[in-house]
Amino acid sequence: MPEGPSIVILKEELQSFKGKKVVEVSGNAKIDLQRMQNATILDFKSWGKHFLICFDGFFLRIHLLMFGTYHINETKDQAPRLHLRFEEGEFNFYTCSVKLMEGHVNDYYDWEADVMSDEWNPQKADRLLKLKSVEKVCDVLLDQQLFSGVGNIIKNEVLFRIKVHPESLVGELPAAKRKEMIKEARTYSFDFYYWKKAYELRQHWLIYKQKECPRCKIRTHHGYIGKTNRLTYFCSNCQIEYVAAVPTGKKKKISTS
DNA sequence: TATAATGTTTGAAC
DNA sequence: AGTTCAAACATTAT
Repeated sequence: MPEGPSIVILKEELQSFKGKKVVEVSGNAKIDLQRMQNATILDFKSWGKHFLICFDGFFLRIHLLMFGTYHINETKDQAPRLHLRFEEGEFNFYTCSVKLMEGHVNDYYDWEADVMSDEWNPQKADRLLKLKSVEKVCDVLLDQQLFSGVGNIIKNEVLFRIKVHPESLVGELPAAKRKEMIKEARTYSFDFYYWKKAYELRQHWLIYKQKECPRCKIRTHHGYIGKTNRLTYFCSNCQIEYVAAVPTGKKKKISTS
């Protein structure tokens, strides 16, 4: 059940298998499992919520979706979607999407879009955000092309931190606020990462699943918001809604260009 | 026990 | 033909 930071943790947990040869492969994934037999793992990579196992000339793309799990040097009482065994140790993935991709990861992924990546490019994100002026902030934060790795929890917490109402329109945000959202998407993702590793993620939730606002103590609101229709918590007192000014009834002069 | 949840893809329907 | 949206997938905690 991962957002981007959880996949980075997964990558770290598997580091000891880097350079190791697969001696046994099985699972109910609908791919050609034999491609992995005797193949050596060159590297593990991640792009947002995608976990990538790199071999020579191809790679596996694993997405844990909502309920995916994995076990390292352990098994679960359930048939694995993908089981890889090595001379020493094994790892198993369950309830996930597994795809075998031909070629190299660099030919598929734009690392600059991954909020957890060293190559994350906030200027590029800003440039792309400006093209989404009529979208709501709660939707663009979940756009994996823009903020790869950001999931629903991060979305909720980022918007609370920057005091922006989830239904705000991107085009109505002051430029400084827009940049703050981009900056916080990464900053909060790293906080999420450290807290998750310490098994204390939940206790740091300020708005997500909270009954009252930790700042002003009023009751929070929540609902399924935006075109993404995901559960969103917010404080209507602390989070400003940036929306187009309501028409006054007077006709506005339309500029002719 | 029924429900909802850290997500994405697919294909029907418009 | 392009878009929109419900359904599908699948597991576990509350």
